[in-house]
Amino acid sequence: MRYEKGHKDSTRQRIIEAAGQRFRREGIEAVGIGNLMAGIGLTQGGFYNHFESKDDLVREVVGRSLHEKLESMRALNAGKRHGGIARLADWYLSAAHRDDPAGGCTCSALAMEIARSSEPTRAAFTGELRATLGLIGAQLPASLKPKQRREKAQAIFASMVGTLALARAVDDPALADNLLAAGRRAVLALAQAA
Amino acid sequence: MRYEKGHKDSTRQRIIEAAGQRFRREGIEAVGIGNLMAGIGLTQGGFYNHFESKDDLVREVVGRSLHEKLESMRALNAGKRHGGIARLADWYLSAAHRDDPAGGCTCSALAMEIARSSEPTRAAFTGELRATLGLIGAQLPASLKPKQRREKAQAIFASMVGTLALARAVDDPALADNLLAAGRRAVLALAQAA
DNA sequence: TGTACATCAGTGAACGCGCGTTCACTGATGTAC
DNA sequence: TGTACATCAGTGAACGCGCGTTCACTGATGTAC
Repeated sequence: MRYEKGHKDSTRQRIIEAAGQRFRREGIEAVGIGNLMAGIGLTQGGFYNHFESKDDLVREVVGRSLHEKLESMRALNAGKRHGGIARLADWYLSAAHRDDPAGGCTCSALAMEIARSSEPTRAAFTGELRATLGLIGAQLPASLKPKQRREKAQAIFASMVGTLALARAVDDPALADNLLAAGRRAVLALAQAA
Repeated sequence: MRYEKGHKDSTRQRIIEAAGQRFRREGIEAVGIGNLMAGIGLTQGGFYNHFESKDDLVREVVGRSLHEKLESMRALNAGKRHGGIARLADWYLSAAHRDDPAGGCTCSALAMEIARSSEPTRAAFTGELRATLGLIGAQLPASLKPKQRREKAQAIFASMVGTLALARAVDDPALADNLLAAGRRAVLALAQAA
């Protein structure tokens, strides 16, 4: 072979990784295939050796990137017995996360664009969202009934996503900081409420 | 004059109204000038009699549409003395609102795209967001200190925006319904929490 | 009153450009005989 | 061992298309003299 073993697979990973970052920073529509490929030192024609279409890439990126974020969240609380929700909120609603959409959660950068995407993309999103809600629910008090747990997890994640979206859209840094602080407190209040 | 008085102004309004609906339904990037103008029976060249650029239109649409939604929210609670937050949450987090982005709140459809927009657009967004937060705060118990009121209003609106974004992105209607219900309860919990 | 001109919302062709996708080709390597 | 062929990741030109924007033009009306 012209290329070492695993070369094609690693190129595919590079495309997915670069696409994830650029989609989150610039929006899915704003990133073209030629430009994306050029960004990792390849030409546009080669793209179709790896993906059937741009839509195929989007589906893959949405699923993969959300899954990776899920693993980050799991790692954040690994081995810890208490304060899982606070740790998640502090990380998700940090100024660092707000200021780095490219390296952040795909949900808070692209949920509204995903809502307008193809069915397979929305299905991938839904699967990873369910897993994320499960992980958040697992950090809630064991005394809660499963249904309460699910409902709280949904409210907590929605609150974090909405807070980050508003904090990024606003052009006043002080207001953006306030939104993040209010969001962190709201998440704790939701976790503790009856 | 070839056209009756106020004709140009009404054309401008028609462009803004059509653009608002289509931006919310399809995304800002996905709507082209030629296509937008054709949709209201005009040709693309005429667009520049009304706006300097697409960016100029976007700024205008963001400011105007958010302001109109603010007036709707005000009307919803006009003359009512109690239950303002519940009324807002029931309206904002309804299945009808989820299923009609075109006729709904620009914030829940476009906040993530606005975060990537030009400074004037983000400034228009910020101004109307502040007004919306003020209106929500005014529905909270009079016993709260202004700072608490602001913080609660921020948490409540962020929660509603995030909930609607997730409910729209998800491809499972049952999960989408659950998200809305969880969001409504979360908003009430946030309004009542210490 | 009649004629010449100014106004201006809207038209439609054209500009350069980037889009997603296709496809014949390249060229280094591995395999068959 | 030497030669012919198959493999295949990546190249780069080309496809039709829609984008945002510009601009000379249209034509119905109002105004000036």
